[in-house]
Parts: sequence; structure tokens; C-alpha cells
Amino acid sequence: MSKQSSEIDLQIWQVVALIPAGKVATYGDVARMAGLPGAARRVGAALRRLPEDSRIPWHRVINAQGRISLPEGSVSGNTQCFRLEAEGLLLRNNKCLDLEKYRWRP
DNA sequence: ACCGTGACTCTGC
DNA sequence: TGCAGAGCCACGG
Repeated sequence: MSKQSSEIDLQIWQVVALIPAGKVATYGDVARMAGLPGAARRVGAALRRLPEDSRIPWHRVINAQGRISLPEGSVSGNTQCFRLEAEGLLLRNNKCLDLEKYRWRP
């Protein structure tokens, strides 16, 4: 891994770390707040590189449709779903949540 | 430097 | 509501 790419990952992780419990942000939001407007895909890549034991609340990052972008049934996907519910977020139809209600607006 | 890739997003049919 | 297409950005081979 190059030093610069790690810098961007750190930037993204720092933004994600700011999302309060009970709130969520979309990949696009995180990218914009990290100074990388339009680089939503880059955010996903950064989260994928997070260490397994990281305390960064990566589960609070969802897609623009209010749904979990991880494959349904995957270990990480279930973990994200579980953690969101643990924070009191209601998943409509068991997979969709109300962005208007839970979206983090700094 | 070129090209394929992806935990994305928006538009249109 | 669902899916395909086309932008999108940065990375890695």
C-alpha cells in the first residue's frame, strides 16, 4: 500500500468516526465530508480495508437508498444489520431504513 | 500510461 | 419497483 492511499483512507475513517450512534451517513456524504466529492466508491474501498478489530463505526455507512451495500447474508452484512438495530435504528422491510429520519446532518 | 475494478449514485425506461 | 446504462473517483496490476 502506498503512503498516500493510506492518507486518504485515514481521512475517510476520521469522518466515519464522527458519525454519532443512532445516526447514519451515505457513502456519498462521507466522501464529500472527507473532501472527496463524488468519490463514494472510494469510501467503500477504504471501509473494506478497515482492520477487523477497528472501533470505527463503519456500520453507520449505508448507500443512498438507505440500504446496506454489503451482500445479504454475508458475515459483515449481518454484523452491520445487527449493530444498526442494536443502536435502535428500525429497518423497514427488514433491510431499508428511513434516511430522512436517521441521516446524520452535522 | 492504460485498463479493469468496486461496501457508489443518478437517470430513465 | 426493478434493472440497465452511464458517470464517477482513486487504486492496483
